[in-house]
Amino acid sequence: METVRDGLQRHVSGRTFETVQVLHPRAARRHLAGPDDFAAALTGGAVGSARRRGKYLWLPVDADALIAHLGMSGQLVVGEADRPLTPHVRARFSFTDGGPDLRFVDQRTFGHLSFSPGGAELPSAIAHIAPDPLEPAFDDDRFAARLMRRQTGIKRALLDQSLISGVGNIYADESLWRVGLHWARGTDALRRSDVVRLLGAVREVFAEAITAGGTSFDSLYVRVNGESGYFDRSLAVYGRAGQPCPRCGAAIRRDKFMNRSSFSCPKCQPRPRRGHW
DNA sequence: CATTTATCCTGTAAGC
DNA sequence: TGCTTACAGGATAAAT
Repeated sequence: METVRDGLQRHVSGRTFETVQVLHPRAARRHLAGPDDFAAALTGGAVGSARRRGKYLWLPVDADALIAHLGMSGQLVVGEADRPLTPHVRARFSFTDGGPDLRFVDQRTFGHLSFSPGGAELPSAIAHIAPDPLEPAFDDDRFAARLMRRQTGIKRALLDQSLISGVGNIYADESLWRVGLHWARGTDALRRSDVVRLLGAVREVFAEAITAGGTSFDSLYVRVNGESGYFDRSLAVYGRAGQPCPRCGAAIRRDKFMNRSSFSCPKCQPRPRRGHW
C-alpha cells in the first residue's frame, strides 16, 4: 500500500479530475448516496498529496477526500488514457491535462472507493482506523496498554484495525513467527516485553515489504502485486505448510482460524495452555 | 459492553 | 472431459 501511495503521489497528485466513471456499482458501495453522486462529488476536483493509514489510501480532493481500499485483489493503475478497458476495471478517472488516466481494477471486488469529508487530515470515514506502527502518531505505550487489556488472542488483536492498522493475515503470521508467539496466545497474559518485541517485528516486516515492493515498482504503473519479490523470498511461514522452519527446521503447520489459514512453527511457537480460539 | 462469527466475491486449482 | 468444491482474506453487520 505504501508503494501504491508513492505511485499516486508521483502520477496523480497535483492534477485535476475531469471525468469520473463508476463502471461497477460495488466499487462505490460505501458511498450511500450512490455511484452518480460519488462521481459528481469528485468531478473537477483538484488532487492533493497522497496519504495512507494502514491499508487505506486517500487523495485529498479540494476540502474532501477520495478514499481507496484495495481489498484482496484491487489495483490502482495509471496508464495511457486511450488504452482498452480490461474486464475488471471498476472505476476510471480522467484528468483535465489530458494525460494518463487512473483506473481502479479489482477482480474479486472486496476493494472499494469512497468519498469523505476531511481530506487534509484523517477523513471522517476512516476515523476509526488506528495509526499504523510506521507513522509518528502511533503510540507504543497506548497500544501495549490497550492490547493487554483485551480478552482475546494475539493474532485476532493484530488484525483489528482499530487497535493497530496495516497488519493483515500474512504480516501477522510472519511477525508472530519472528517473536516466537503462537497466534492463539492470550493478550491478557502477554508481558510488556513481548509487546515491545512484537511491535519491533511488525515494523521489520513492514519495512522489508516496502523495500521489496519498491524494487518491483514500474515507473508508469501504480500497482499492487501480491506476487512481488517479497512474497517469494522473505516469507518464513506463510503459505509454507509442511516445509521446514527457517530457524529450527521443524515442519510448518497450518491451522484454520477466523475463516482463514494461520501458519506457524510448532517448535518456535508452541501452543499456549490457555489459548483464545 | 466485549468478543466472535458469517458474509461479501471470483479466478484458480484440486478432487471426483 | 466436465462438473463440483475448496480456497484466498479485509472489513463489518449480526450474533453471542
